[in-house]
Amino acid sequence: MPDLHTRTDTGAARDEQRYDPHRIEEKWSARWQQQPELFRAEPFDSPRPKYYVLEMLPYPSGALHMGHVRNYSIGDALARHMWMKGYNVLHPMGWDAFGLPAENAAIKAKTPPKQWTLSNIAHMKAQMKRLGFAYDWSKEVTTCLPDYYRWNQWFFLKMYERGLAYRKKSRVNWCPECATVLANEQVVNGCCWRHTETPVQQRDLEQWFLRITDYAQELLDDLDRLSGWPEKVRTMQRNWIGRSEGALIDFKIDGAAWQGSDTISVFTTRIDTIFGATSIQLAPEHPTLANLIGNNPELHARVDELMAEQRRAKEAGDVGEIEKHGMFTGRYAINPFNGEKLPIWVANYVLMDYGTGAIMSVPAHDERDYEFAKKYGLEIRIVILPRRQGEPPQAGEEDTALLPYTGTDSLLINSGPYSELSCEEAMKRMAQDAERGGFGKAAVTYRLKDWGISRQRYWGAPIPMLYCDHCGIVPVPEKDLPVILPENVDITLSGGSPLGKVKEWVNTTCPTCGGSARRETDTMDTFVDSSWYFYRYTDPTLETAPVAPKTIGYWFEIDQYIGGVEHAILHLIYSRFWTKVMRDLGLIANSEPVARLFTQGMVLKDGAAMSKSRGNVVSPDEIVARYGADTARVYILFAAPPDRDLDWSDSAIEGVHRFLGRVHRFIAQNPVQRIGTAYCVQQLSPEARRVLRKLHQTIKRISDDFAGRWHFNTSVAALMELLNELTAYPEIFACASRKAAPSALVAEIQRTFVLLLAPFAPYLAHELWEMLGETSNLLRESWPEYDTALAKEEELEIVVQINGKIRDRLVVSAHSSEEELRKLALAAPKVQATLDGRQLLRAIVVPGKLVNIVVR
RNA sequence: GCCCGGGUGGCGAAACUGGCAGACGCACGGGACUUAAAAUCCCGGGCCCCGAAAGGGGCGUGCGGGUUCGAUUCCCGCCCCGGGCACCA
Repeated sequence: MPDLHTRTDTGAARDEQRYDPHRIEEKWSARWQQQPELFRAEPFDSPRPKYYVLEMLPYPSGALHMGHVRNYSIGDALARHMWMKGYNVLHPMGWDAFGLPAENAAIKAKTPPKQWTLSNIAHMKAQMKRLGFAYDWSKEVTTCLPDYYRWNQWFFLKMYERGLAYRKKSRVNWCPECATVLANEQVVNGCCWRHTETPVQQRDLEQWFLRITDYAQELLDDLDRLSGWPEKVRTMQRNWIGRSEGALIDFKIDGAAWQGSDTISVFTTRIDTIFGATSIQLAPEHPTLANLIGNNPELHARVDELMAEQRRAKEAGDVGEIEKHGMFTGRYAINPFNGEKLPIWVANYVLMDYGTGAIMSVPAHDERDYEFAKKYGLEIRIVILPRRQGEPPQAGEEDTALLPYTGTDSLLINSGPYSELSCEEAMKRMAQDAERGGFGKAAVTYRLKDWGISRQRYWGAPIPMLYCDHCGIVPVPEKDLPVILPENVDITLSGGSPLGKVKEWVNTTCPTCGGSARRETDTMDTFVDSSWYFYRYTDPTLETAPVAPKTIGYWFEIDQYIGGVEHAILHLIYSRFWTKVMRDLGLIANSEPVARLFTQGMVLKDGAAMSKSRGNVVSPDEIVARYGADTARVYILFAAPPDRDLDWSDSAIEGVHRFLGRVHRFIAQNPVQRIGTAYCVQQLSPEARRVLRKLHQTIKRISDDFAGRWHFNTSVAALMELLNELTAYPEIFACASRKAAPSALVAEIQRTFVLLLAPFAPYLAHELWEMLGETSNLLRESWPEYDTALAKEEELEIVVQINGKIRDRLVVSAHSSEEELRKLALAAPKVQATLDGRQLLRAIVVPGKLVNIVVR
């Protein structure tokens, strides 16, 4: 039984070795606050190669959630790793601080949006610091401050000058809950993206638009070059841009006797089927309709009905499902290819906002037209020879069971001079002939629409435009920027733009004529803010321009961007557009903002996204309070590969905490100072060699994870395995009996372990680094290199199979030749027993793995 | 309907180019230390069958086929879950 004295000693030693994350993390957190330069990027003349790693900036909604923690833990691990790899790393953070959520929350909390937002930022910034993310806070960007949004306004003026920003009356998506307009991108299944239960309505308003469609083709083409982007995201953007090739064809209206257009232009991707057109279908909103039906109240009422059906479907989000209805207008149009008179109809399945809002209806060769023609008894005329898959076209009795036949792998019939041409050939010739004849041409349309950026809301960047009674629309002169968003504004939801009520702000003088003018009272969509913030990070306080050319030229493109896949379309396509505009303004040289994109999986709770309304939000604060930041960070990386969705459960977090505790103890109980004497690998004991081998294998695994798939869950697992191996040989590391290995080896192992741990658990790594007697900045230490020779196993266990079934295992030298392995395997007693009386066909040897003996 | 992911023990997952399925961890069971507990450490483990045990046999990566000496991995056909697009002419 130990005496009291001894027991006290042991207890004290144990206390010292106990892992106390709060003491460690507070200590290092305080140091990092005092030395912010530790995480600061060096200027563009740094001798180190640059690396720009960026995580998507958050909304300052109030507090961080686990999705943020995941995003930033991935980015921070990478940033720290790249620092250690010798790069000059830019790793900034900022705040997407304008926007509806902030404003709505401010209304509820009865605090001005600015105050509410800034206090949220302060809180979330403190959370980030507590979590130990290595951000260069000297680069911080806050989009709701005039220093930043003045450049939004500046960009807007430049775009206006170039005709890229324009104003037009348009039917817009209106969310009654937000009391504002939504971009097409913000409408999800016919509902507001923020109020997923609230159907979006349609209204006509004067809006500002950015001409993103001017860049549609380039946005599409450049996707092919973004090889560092997930294919999924590129496909989503391709679909969103929605390019389709076809032709525009003008149909003359028979007996048109009114002013203006006497033709109906249709867009088709199947001009080769035009001899099969048996009607023209117009969208209920088509502008020519008024002329066609005159003032016949009955027809007007019917059109209104069709329009209403379509709108209701749009609002309900099931545009694809509504029953097709239509109405004959009583008028006809002339098919320019054969002079035939086609009845003009109105149909609820034709959309005004795609193509020209009019189609030629070819029932035999289009699903929708077929359905419609069947319903209304319109003629169905076959002009493409229907064929079954894999069979040649059968001329003669056309098989109507194959209708509608929409394939393009056949021949034309009943098509005048084009009969017997292939579809492909016919499309080419017909488009040419249409152009020659002056009634059409080949054309391309896009699904992508211009970007409506006007918002009837308060908390956003004011659009820098004026309305003068005398001069009309007048841009605010550049020297008058920024147009400051006034404070103390009533932002209740009583409709219209809140800024319109601030008379002293709205009323101003016209810079052109000096007369009275009114300011634009709409503000910009917040996606404008996030479309270029990553450029501003490089020089956030610059007062003379949005960006500094040299600095931008050095840092761009962004080497690695990390964020949620939910931004695959909106944010990332706007950012790409903005980049191209900035390039055309001569501000930057790059055409794309992001070289490599990583889309992390979502953090779910019970299979659903975490959200305040669901009440299933897990706060990182509780985890940090209980286990410390390192545990929280390592756990979220360990729980699943970063690209996969993660259903949050903290059941396994104890294990990670235990692991960090064991790491702490492993070093704390016997930190070995680095000393001069080297060791000779050949003279090491087999145990010591084994430990060294595992060390090098671990370096390789973790380095490979960083260079490849970022499966940091396996990196953490590798560290756990290494620790298990190290603690399996206490005689190597114990103070008293360290004859099993030289101190230099122990010192090397301990240091390397800390370096490998540093990207994942920075607090603990720094503490242990200091404990090892090191005073250098851990982040500037070199990432460990592995030695292939040292990592190689000396002995291997190989499997002996008979007909693919495992029958034995052999431990052999790693240098064994194929022939040796074959002999050893055949000689194994178990193999001999099984082989008895059977015919040996062959033996397949896979060096280092197995021998498979094939018998009959 | 079309286009992407994914489906492996009680759970999170691993196996990266066809070669020992289940590394690592959680939870669980047993043990050590302790007056006791906590903490810590050690051992066990896919499922089923035979056996007191040592050991042995069979089945197993959503389902059904195929290729191969050998398939979680490749091919064909399905099922289920998640995401994106969808009268786009």
